[in-house]
Amino acid sequence: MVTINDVATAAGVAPSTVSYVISGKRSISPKTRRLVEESIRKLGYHPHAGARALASSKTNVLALVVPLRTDLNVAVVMEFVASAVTAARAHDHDLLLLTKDEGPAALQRVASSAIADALMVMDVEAADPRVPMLIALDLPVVLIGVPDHPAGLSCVDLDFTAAGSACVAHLADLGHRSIALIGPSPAVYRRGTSYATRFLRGFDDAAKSHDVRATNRPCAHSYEAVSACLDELLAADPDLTGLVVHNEAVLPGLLSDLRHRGLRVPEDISVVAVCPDTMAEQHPVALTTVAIPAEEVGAQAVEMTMRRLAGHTTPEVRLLGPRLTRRDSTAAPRA
Amino acid sequence: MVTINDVATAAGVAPSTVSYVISGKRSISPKTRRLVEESIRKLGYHPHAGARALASSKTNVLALVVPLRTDLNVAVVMEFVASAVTAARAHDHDLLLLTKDEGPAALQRVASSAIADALMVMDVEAADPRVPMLIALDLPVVLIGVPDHPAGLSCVDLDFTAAGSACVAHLADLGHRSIALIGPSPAVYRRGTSYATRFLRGFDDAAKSHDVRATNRPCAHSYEAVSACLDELLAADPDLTGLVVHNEAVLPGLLSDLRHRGLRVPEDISVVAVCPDTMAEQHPVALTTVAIPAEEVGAQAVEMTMRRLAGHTTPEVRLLGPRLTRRDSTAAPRA
DNA sequence: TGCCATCGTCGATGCGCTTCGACGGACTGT
DNA sequence: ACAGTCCGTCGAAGCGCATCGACGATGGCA
Repeated sequence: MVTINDVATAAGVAPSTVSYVISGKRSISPKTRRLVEESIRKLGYHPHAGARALASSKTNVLALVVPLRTDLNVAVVMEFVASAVTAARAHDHDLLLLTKDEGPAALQRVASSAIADALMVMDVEAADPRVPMLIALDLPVVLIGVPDHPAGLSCVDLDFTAAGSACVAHLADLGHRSIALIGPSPAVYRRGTSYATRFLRGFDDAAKSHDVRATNRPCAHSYEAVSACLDELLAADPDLTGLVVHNEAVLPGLLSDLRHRGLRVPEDISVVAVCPDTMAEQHPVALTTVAIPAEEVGAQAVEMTMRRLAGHTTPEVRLLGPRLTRRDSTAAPRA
Repeated sequence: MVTINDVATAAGVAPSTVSYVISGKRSISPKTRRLVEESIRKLGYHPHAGARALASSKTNVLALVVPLRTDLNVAVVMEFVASAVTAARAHDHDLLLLTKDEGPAALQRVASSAIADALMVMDVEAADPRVPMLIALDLPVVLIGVPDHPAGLSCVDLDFTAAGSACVAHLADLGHRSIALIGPSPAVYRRGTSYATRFLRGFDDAAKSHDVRATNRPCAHSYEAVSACLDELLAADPDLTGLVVHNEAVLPGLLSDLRHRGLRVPEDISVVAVCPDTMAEQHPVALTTVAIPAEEVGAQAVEMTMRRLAGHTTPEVRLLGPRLTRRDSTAAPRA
């Protein structure tokens, strides 16, 4: 292993000088800098992470807690993770992956063994048991999602309320008078994941203000569940002309089932989906969507984390405005 | 921060004794052990990861390199990652996430700054530029996938050759005489990802030995590409009755397109898919599949890594036997 | 010319832990 | 009763780095 001493010897300077060249915390003469940098390169020197962490109390590691349920929004989670790693690396940090399954204890562990400098937590529930612990932790924490009482924690998320409204507004503007929301699986509501509730609120509010008949129904992602869901919705209101789908997993089944019923999209029924943009084009009919900006949320989360690490102590809540992209799955209802 | 000294003081012993209680590397009297463990619990002590790494040259961190292309097998990657984190935690290790994008240099960095104790690398290509570097690294390395020259590296993967054969054998046994393989997108072949080639070899060999007419065609995952692909295959052989799909992303589009053409599954055409089992039931017709055992591969990869860390130095190549599950998408062709 | 400030560099110290050698006491066999 | 063992514990050293105070050299100004 090559240490800072080796570099110092090779460059003919003191180890501390090498350290200062690397950190830039004191001024260094151009000549010395050149000498040191050359030795570093020649020897392939990389500071020992543990030693650095011990001496400086900084690990240059961000911990990310992800849900690893595979039932749902896998693509979204993956996209988020990808963007977070990339953003973290751009700030010279690495990403440590934790799972929600380990619960609050894992957070405690990471914090008190100084494994990471900050925590990012996905899939936050309304009354998440991890929140009180996170608040007590005195590490920078950024939540993806907004709990009921974020008290001093930073949060970032899509503005799901606005997203719900945007979907309704789009359909209403096209002239639809009766629409339905196909929501996440009942399990999501049961867990109290806040985005589901927030989306629903936006949906309901907008339906009211646009004077549109609206119902909603959670839906599991099996083909049978989708089919049953459609049965119910169509039975309840045969004049239904618009569907808002806040559950990317059911999309393939839903579209295929609609066609099976002889309902054409968008001629007979319009569909607005809430899903990552990349998913919009993978269907026979390109879907009008409100994008889930996983990538941007990931980047923002890292950016907020870095701000905290840089000393910006005031927590912030950032809600990203929804972006609706019109494609081929929505049209005016037939008269 | 609570240190080992605090614990030692609280328990009335020397710090080294506390260390030995924790590591179990020397025998400790029951009384002392009880005393120390109580103090640890009471104080909520967790060893400082950096200090530990510095002193022991072990980080208890495994680095995992994932591809973050979102175009493809996202679910598989995610499932793998999930299983790897879980397995790693079960061995008291954490998981650090790296991306393939960072290239070989990142591996070098991780190794020489002692950030992790071992490397697991996904999405290995036949002539992967990272392989020579990994060999030189003298860290334990486990590859997911098998390159042309693994020379001393451990590998684990599904036996794709056998998987290709299994698909053909299943269709041949049902009586199909003309089948086609819809493969991964051309980009995958271009990259030289070895599983694609291996699957194809198994497919071809089995077709020959079962005396079945067989063609194959890579296919991008857009709906248009799928449609064009089917056009070609059906034009080339109108008697085609069996499809092997080694590209989970095209499944929704493919099934929907088949129905659109009036081809019923399995009455008119049988479909065998290579994909995670969880995906098999999400379609209108439950799919006969050869499972991609991402979860098991993840667990095995971690297990192999731990063996290496425990001193087992001989590299091994583990190819997991394919498991074909018959569901509703395959049947005998009509006479 | 002499004094003080500034710049660039150095040496020493300590971060929290693991590990090695040492040491006292209890026990064994004779 | 004594040497030889083994067990349980301790103290010290050192892992590789960041950081602080100190110090010589240089340059500006009076």
